[in-house]
Amino acid sequence: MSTEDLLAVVRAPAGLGLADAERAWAVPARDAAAAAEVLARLESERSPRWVLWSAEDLLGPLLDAAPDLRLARAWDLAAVCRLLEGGARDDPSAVVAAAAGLDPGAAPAAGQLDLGGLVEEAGGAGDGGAGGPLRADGHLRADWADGAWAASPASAAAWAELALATAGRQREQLTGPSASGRAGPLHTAWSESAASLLAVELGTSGLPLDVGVAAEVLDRLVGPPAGTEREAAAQRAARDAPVLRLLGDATVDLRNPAAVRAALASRGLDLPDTRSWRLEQLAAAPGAHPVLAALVGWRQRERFAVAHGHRWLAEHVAGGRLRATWSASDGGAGRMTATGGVHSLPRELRPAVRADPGHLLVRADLGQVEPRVLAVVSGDEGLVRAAAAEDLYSPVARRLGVGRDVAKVAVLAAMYGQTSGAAGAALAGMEREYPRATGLLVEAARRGAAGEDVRTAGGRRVRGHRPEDVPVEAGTAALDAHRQALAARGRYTRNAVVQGSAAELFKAWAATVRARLLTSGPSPSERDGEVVLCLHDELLLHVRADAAERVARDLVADLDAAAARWCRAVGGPPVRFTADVAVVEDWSQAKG
DNA sequence: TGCGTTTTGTTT
DNA sequence: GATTAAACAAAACGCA
Repeated sequence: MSTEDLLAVVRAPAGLGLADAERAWAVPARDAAAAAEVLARLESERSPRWVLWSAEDLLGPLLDAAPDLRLARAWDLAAVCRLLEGGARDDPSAVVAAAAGLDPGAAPAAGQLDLGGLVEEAGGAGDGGAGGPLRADGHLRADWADGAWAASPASAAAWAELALATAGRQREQLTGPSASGRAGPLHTAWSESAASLLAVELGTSGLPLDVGVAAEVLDRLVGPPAGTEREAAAQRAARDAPVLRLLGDATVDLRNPAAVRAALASRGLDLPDTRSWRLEQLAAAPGAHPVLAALVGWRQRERFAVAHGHRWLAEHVAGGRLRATWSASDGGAGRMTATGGVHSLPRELRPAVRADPGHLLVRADLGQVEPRVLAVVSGDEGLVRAAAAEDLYSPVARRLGVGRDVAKVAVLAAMYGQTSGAAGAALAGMEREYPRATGLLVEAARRGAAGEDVRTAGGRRVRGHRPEDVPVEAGTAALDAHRQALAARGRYTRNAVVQGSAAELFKAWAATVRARLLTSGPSPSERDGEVVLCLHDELLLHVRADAAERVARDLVADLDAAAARWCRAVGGPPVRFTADVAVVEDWSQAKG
């Protein structure tokens, strides 16, 4: 492993290119173009691993002005803090506290008046205008967290130096005794940081979306766009009319679930709720009231119009790009998430996700990631062998002596904590034939139910929540609720170790793909293409048409490399990972 | 009036 | 009877 050349960078309102700093840089905040120039020069001269307080905060505004800037490698202090702590806070105060082994809860929150720090001022690191960045107790000074570090070039330098020192401390935690000699957590820090860079880039460049195609789809499914509020109301009324006629009551508010439920009840249909699957079930029965089917259809159209209608299109799509805000690691398991409806784009709209002229999309789906990841983290020999097959569920079905469908349900039920129905029966076979895999899941669930933390393969901490004590005199209802809450926490942690580890493998792959694309050319137009969507187990790339076949081949090679590295780093056996890759013009087209 | 909760539905 | 996880997002209701 080569020694890393760490360079820290911050954006200061005044001054740039700190004369006294070899490794700590401040770039001008006002002049984004100049800042991007400095970064691009350092990137090409020294190809450092950039230490950033947060890629989102630093790079987001910078890319708005200089969208072509690409940093190859980073150490994102916020991302690594989330990884190590599993908490929600990742601001500099919390990052510094966690890296120093202090209680992040005691760290000053942004905007908080910090009298204690002002009184007992400390020497600390650096020598900014008003003392160093740290208080005597090791916490970050509140005024520095609020931006006082930007007062002078010297204090900006101290702020960047603190970033370097903090990265060093995080690194020690990642490689320390708790890592037990494994490189997993360090690798995760790198790939999570790369994912942070990617998240900012995805937000800036957006997903190619053909507005004409989208508008056609919307016209067909929900009608033309409404120019005025009156028109919108008229369209709503027109959509409602047939259902209300069948209902025989024009006063029912179809958008109010309680009103719908009451209306159905008065016609002899007493339902616990009005969810679509329930309505569909009833509508399919012989002699069913025709309003049920009508209501289901109405719901689909209404849902589409509200969530992904013309308003959505106008709000989120501009210049042929659907833009969203991306998070590199969200929720307990650390998946990538996006706003703007990007991750729940209805199938009907996928034809609109279309490559620009002269370009193609390359889509790649991981096959059965979660059971394969379970094979790695558990080291279960039987599951590792099953993963050697293109279709993992076939060998599992043979071993359990059941059909493939049942085997699939059993594997998923084990990972998600399902105990009832057909899955419950198949589960016994899983425990018998794959004891290490199920054992790991049961232990994760036990820890969750006991309020203990669990960790993903790459070392992400998933916090348990301490169960609240139930009063001894509590009734059966309260006890039941308590038991249910414990079971839910168990399912949560059981799922998090698999889903979270899968997210890490996915990001390692995405980071590898991104790195290769960056080396394919010196400027965006000369490169093969770029990643435009990450969807849990699917990558979508927008590439030059002449490079598409090569990129598609490379995606598979990158998966092999990333997966082999990841298996080794987390201390698991080598497990086969597969991907379906296809070169397509739009996202709706079939996989390879 | 505003904010938090409930209901619903889409994706993986 | 009972249905497994995670996200984002909108509208309506309920409470203060």
